[in-house]
Amino acid sequence: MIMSKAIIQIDANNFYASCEQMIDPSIKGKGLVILSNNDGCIIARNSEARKMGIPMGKPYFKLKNKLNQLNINVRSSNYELYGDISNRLMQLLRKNCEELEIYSIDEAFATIKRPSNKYLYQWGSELRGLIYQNIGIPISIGIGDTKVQSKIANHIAKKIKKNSGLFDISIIENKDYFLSQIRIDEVWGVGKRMSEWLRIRGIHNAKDLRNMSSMKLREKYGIVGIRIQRELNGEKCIPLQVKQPDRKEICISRSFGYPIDSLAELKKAIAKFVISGSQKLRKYNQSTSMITIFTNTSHYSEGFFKSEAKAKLEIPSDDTITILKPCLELTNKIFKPYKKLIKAGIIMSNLQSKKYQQNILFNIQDVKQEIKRNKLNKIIDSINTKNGRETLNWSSSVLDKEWSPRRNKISTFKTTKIESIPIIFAN
DNA sequence: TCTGGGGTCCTAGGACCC
DNA sequence: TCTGGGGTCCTAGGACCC
Repeated sequence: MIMSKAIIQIDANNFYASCEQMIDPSIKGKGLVILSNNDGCIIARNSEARKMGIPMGKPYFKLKNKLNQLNINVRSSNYELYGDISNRLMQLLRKNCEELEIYSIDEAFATIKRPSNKYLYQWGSELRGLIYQNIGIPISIGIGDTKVQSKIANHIAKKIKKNSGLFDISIIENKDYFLSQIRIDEVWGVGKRMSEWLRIRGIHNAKDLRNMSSMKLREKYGIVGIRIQRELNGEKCIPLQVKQPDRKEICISRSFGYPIDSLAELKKAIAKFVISGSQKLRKYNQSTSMITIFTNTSHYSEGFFKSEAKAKLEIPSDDTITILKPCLELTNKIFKPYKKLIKAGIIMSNLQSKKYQQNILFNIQDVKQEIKRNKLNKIIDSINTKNGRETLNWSSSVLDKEWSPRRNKISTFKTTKIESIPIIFAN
């Protein structure tokens, strides 16, 4: 039976690579890889680089020579650019679907009613054309009765060329052939550990998983496993999240360009994280009452060291200075001399919406100070939004150049910075 | 020299209460 | 000899996602 409402899964192909190629057409058709923060690992590549055998997730320094030999272009990740393109993409999708769930920077789920002949191929190929024409990014579309099915359909859309980036698994009467083509670890929700466990029991592909004993699956993986199995079978268990739920925590962490071993430097880094974390809080209209800060040495060297410390805030806050104070005190706790720290971060949790928050302020002085700081934060945020992050900064957080994360191969911000918009001379 | 960052959900176990 | 039972809340850790 074909359901009248289809679940659609849309994702941008090789999103980061596509964005880079879109703003710099001179690298089109050539191999391209994108590096993680700090130019650490390869986190994205275009199809040309994939065909040349460049793996995902591997450290850059190990592949540098190979990339050079193969003449593959390299870019540091440019999240401002990707975020901006993503916003445009989602806006267009929203206009052309019924309900939309923005699932990640380059993925969305949506629903759409089937036309009377049940076929969504025309709608889908028009949408692909529209996105490419307006944004310059190729997308793939998978269609099914559930989220898990639509992810699988998308996979097939990408895998088989003649599908031209679009596949509807719902209208396939007997899905066995297609499900048996999907490796168990390619099923959405089945990760490394689970696929190992399943393989040992002879479950190798999506079809096997759909057909296996629910009892066994439930025993080991509980409701999580059962949901995946039922969704494979066309039963909706994972609902679309149309309204973006409030965030539950905010985590900001970075690896340093070079190891640090002084308390002063660690404090600067933590301060920087607190500043951007509290800015995020204000953007989402939330406040935090629990802060964790952490740091660690390299996993790859002798004597791995990590430490963390927590503080509760009496009154939930989104104010930079209020949050900064306990964090700087905590930094004394997590710091240990002579340890070469390569990473640090903060986690703000127990987030709550400011809408429902009761302000427990004890005296008129507190109220006055609160109002003052709110005003100050607002001004700083708006200046930084308009003129680029870190136009205005706190002196406690100015990073020494050498250990700021490396981004040596960053593309220019062609869509988000006025000064890097290309100049075109017309005759 | 060199190995990312930011999330969510679920479960088990401990603390605590009556 | 023998040490309740049920509920809730919190936390840590595992697993997964992009």
